[in-house]
Amino acid sequence: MDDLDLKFENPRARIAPSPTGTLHIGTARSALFNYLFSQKYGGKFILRIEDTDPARSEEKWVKDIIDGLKWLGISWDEGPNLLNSQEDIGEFGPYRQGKRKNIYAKYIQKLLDNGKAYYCFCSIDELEAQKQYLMSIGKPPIYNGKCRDLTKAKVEEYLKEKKSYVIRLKTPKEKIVFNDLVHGKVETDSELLGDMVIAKGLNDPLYNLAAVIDDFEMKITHVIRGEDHISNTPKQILLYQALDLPIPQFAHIPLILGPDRSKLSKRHGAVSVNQYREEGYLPEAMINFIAFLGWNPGDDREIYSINQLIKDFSLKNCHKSAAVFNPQKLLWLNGFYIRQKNITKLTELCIPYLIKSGLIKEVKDTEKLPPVFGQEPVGHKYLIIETKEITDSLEIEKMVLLYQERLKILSEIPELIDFFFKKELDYTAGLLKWKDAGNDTIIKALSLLEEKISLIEETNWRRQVLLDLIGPEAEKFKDGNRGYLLWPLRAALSGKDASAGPFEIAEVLGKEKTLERIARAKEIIAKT
RNA sequence: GGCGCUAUCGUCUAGUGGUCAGGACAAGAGGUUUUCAACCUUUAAACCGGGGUUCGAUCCCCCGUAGCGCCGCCA
Repeated sequence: MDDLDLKFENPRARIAPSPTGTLHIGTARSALFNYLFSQKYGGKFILRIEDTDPARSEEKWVKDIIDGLKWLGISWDEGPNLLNSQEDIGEFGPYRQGKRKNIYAKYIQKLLDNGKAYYCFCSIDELEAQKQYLMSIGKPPIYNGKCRDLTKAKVEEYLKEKKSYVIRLKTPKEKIVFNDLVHGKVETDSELLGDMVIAKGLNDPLYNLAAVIDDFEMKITHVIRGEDHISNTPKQILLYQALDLPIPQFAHIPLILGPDRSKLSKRHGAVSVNQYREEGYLPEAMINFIAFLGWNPGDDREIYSINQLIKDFSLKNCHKSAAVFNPQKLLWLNGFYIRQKNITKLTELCIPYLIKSGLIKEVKDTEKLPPVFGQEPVGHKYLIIETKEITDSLEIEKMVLLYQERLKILSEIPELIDFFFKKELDYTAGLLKWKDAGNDTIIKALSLLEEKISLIEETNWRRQVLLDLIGPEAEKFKDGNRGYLLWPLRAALSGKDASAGPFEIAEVLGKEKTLERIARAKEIIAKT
């Protein structure tokens, strides 16, 4: 295991998801590890859609998987919908098993011809009863080999009768050993496997056979996949041997577990990459987080971009034990990456959420924009619904900036900054009260604020000016506690018990609205 | 039930034949602060059990235990 890295020349790794559901976190992690491994050693990463089961496969899941991987920034060198091609996802050719039926027929026939496989005509009921019995007496539920030695004539006869059949592997008795790149030596006794079904028909392979054939045809050198496949590996090795094909290297990476320590699944909540995407997680955070489930560079560093991961990734540092998915850490990581983001980019990312919440609406017809916006609109233009005013994304950028360090996921942005967009804030008098302040104190504070703020020139409307003017007032207003003056200000401007600071909000709001909101606060108090 | 894999703070993990067993998230306390964040300081928190090997085991070996995975004419 020591000289691992030296042997990895031009590896070909792959991910082979079946389009029977949305892109799962676990699949994404497998994809990532295969991607990192192949890119690190100058090899190729291949995406293959494993749709051998047409009953469960759907085109929309193919799209979901592709979209999810692209979003994460995991690109593939070969396979469906190459990133730099315009190829339609419906036409992948050889990278979709469903389109490879004829290729499989050749291999299945070979197995039959050289006596490595045989027809089995046993009924499902018969098999099921047998299985139940064996399980009940504590034996492995393997096939009893009834059809193993059927004469050629008998087989012909059954076939002529159109009796339904499957094809089974004639499993030899032997110890199957393979050297797993993360687990080391793994041994299995083939007797425990039995004569497994490998195909439902002459060109209808089951998963294990299809995977073996495809991996060979695509010249896969390294099979990196979840540990749940570790017990499939001996079966596949048997198939490689029966077909006389070269056996690739295997690496089984630890499973991702839910909080109850069972394999992460829907019942644990969100397992879909695209669901996280919709909730406003950043791909950088997802990648960083997922990479560290079962891998780490061997020291204390834990902020990693995908490119840094390629540099430092090694199968040697992969764990053997499963890891619990910790949503809190993901959330923290996401907040971290949001704070790192360039504000213009962050605003762009937030805008879809603001539109969805109904706070803003894109102005499609730029001709209707008022002259202040000039001929050439700078950035996007948006219509603010509630106040019926038009503004542009630079204005929204200012709002987002105030909340950049408070934001954990993008979908939180509407509820955080909605007060900027509203004509009238909805709150009760109690919100304006700081500690033991009575109504008279609050009114006094608001009046003082009104008076001071009115002195500021529109052209001089900046947070620093406000601070210089009001800061000293707050100091001496009551008991040397700034809250008596500043809390009502902030509450009146935001209508919330938690928000950004009053001066920064006021700056974005502008003088007119700031005074309006203070006046409104006074009315609310007066009504009590 | 059979077979396989695994085992360090609650979680992700580093690490070593002799360490105060380190970091991060979460939690607690404090600071900063009008609030909430962010930020800073700080506290608590772990080597599954039993046998060996050894002067000495968290680390190496064996056994046990527990957890998980797989046992399909699904993938």
